[in-house]
Amino acid sequence: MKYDFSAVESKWQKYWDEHGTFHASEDHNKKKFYALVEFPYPSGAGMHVGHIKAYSGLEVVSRKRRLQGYNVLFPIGFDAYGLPTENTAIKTGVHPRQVTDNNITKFTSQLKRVGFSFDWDRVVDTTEEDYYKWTQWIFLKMFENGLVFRDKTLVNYCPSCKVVLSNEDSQGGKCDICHSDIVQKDKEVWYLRITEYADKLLQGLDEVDYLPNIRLQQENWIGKSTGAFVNFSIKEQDEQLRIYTTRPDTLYGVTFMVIAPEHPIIEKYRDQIANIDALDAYKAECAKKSEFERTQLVKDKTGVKIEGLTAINPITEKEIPVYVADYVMMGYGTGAIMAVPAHDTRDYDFAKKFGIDIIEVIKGGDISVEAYTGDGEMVNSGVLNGITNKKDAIEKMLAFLGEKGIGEKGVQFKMKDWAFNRQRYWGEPIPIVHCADCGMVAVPYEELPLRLPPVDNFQPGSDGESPLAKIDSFVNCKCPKCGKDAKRETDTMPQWAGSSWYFLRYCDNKNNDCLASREALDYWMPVDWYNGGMEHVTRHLIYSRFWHKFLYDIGEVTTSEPYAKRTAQGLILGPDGQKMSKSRGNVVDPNDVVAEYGADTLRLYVLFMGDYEQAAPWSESSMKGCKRFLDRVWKLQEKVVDGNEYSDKLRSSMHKTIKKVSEDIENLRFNTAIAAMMGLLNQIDEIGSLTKAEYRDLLIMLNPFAPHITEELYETMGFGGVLNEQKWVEYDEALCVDNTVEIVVQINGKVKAHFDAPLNSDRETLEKMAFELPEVTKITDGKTIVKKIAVPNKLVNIVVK
RNA sequence: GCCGCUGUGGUGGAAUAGGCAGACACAAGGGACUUAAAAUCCCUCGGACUAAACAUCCGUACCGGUUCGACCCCGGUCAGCGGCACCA
Repeated sequence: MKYDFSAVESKWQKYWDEHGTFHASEDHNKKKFYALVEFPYPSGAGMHVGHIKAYSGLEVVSRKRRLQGYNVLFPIGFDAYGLPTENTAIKTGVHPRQVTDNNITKFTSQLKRVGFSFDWDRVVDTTEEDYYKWTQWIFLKMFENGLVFRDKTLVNYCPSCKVVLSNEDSQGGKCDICHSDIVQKDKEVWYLRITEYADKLLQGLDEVDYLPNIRLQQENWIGKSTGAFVNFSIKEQDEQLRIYTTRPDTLYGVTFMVIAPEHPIIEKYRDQIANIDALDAYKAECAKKSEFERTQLVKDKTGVKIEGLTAINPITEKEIPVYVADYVMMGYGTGAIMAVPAHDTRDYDFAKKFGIDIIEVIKGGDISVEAYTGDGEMVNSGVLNGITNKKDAIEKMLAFLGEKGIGEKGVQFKMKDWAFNRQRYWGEPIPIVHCADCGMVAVPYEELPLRLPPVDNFQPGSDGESPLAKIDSFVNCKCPKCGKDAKRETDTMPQWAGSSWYFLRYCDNKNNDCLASREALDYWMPVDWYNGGMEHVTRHLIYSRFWHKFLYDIGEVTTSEPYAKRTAQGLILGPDGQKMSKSRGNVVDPNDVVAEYGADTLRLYVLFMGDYEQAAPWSESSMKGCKRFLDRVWKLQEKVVDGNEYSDKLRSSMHKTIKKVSEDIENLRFNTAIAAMMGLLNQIDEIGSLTKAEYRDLLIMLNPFAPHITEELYETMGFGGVLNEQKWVEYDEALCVDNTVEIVVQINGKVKAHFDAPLNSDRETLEKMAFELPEVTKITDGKTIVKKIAVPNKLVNIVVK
């Protein structure tokens, strides 16, 4: 009887659907397990096999946990606001709501065909009113707590998408969505004060279990540095020019200062600056450069000396020039630096170009050739002279600065505030009203959701204005505070908004009174295990931790961190070894695979193809191996003999395999778990038969990977009940070890022979047994034995001369 | 430039408290079954030397070190991938 996978798979998918098999229970007395995967953006292209791999990891863990008796929450939803949908709408004339619904339907059917055990009762869609109502609600809470502000700055603007982008969305000077070049534009935009949480976001990493590289990327993104603020006085002015430095130990080597072109001191002393025209021109020139260009021109430093402002080195009391240069950014530190050309490569390049003095204060390099950034003995440094340790030098200087009252220890973060707006239609409207008298006024909570108005034309305005600005009925309103005529904010929220708290909504997705009930959050949170892509580690993961920490601070949630554990899967590359993409034409559609090989084969293969955390290329022929394996499992039915216990021949292998599979699943080592089951099957085939107990337990351990075929076999074998209601298999540690172990005999470190020895034989016994082997005596005869090493249960190594 | 990860057969990948390198698969070759093909089953499968086997030697990117013993630890080099990037 051949295995008809398509009939079996649809049979069980229907069964699970009808029985609500995978609905998380609201019985809060049971031990819980909350597994979270990143919900997809429902694009028109549908899912590709990369999605399947991303979800299959925790799918296996979830199914195992259910068998282990946990109440499992394994939800799915759709992160549906965003530009691609809106662009499709503009192109086709179909409303984004409709586009979204179509795509969600498509995604849902694809996910169900793979047989994922998601709780389909808890689906969230970020674009639905009863969801984005709470996104707006959280925004207003932030507004209320001073975490929302507006600022007019140069922003990253994509001329093609006609939107303002965050730094995160415009990395490398290219738009994240359409890859056009970003230009700088002066605009008043919304910000969330994420920097206020920088320290908490950093410290919180100590409380959670993230993969080391994930943690590191977050730390780098937050970018904490410790150093000092130092005040430099300006000659003949009552003025302090404040700088930030991580190297206060090099203060004696400061020979000039540099300020950013936008530094306010220029405006303040316009009248005293002789070359103000040149400075204005330089500033204008810098403004024209995109951030990308500005950061690319690393080698050739530009700048202008300020004629009229001279600073004084507070330690040496020497007069030093002040320059304006665009290698200093207004957005980091104080927008001004002390330049130490001898020990900083940028300052060195600048000093060489402008002929400024270079004074060595740390021995060890050759400053006539290049800046020396290493450690060494302090020289030309007054009180620091002779110190050889950087840390000591910094400590001493900080104390010295404190005594003299010219500086103090300080901390800086690279992370910037979050530009929180889009000038587009398909996003959550920002619930703020602009009133001529009252300023920015929050829309009252009871008026939420502030609905996205129906509209026919989604085309953004020509200068980056939102399409909402064209809808008078939306824009014109009354001020909630004073009742006078006012205008609504027309920007919408960025795509990251909806995904910043979706994991909370899953806990209680139908609640109309709050974002989720206290009881549900108490029970389900934190997420026990969150898996997703590496590409979201610096954005989504930071943003959602920020929102969660804010909600914790205002008492809405009960855990300070949302995710107890975070892992990441590797990409599936195309068969050509390239990243899968529509433009390369190497995308594999899971529907095609399911139709031809079955869902179980697909599931098995995406986990078997390699290390789960590493990228691996798609190989159709390799997948056939998985199909072959399942077909052989199917055929085992014919070899089953009666027996409620493991047979002697297989007992130890069964226990070993159960142990291996159980442990490997916990460590995301699905490939070796599957390999172990394949090995077991090979052994069974060699023996020629297996007992009912053996077959039953093999089906149980294979079930999380290949649920359809195993359920079907479980039923046809008449083991009783349905498989997903059984208990996960257990192993006996004592039965995982054999009575005899094979010992390796090495001579001079090279393997020469093997022998079997009783388990835990002592060293002398092993050595004695080794010397009884003819292979050994043959080589050692007539030679001097220099040394004998015996490792119990492993090997004997004989060193001869 | 800085930080991180990776480098193992024809291919995907196994193997780390330092102890038999290549598990499990794929591909390839040979055979069985078949009118034939598919499917299935059996055998071979890192390299050199062999007609073949035994034996021997070489082999985990490259060079060196520690060790009885190194894919694994240490120092250096190269290559690929990812992240950050004039961050003071």
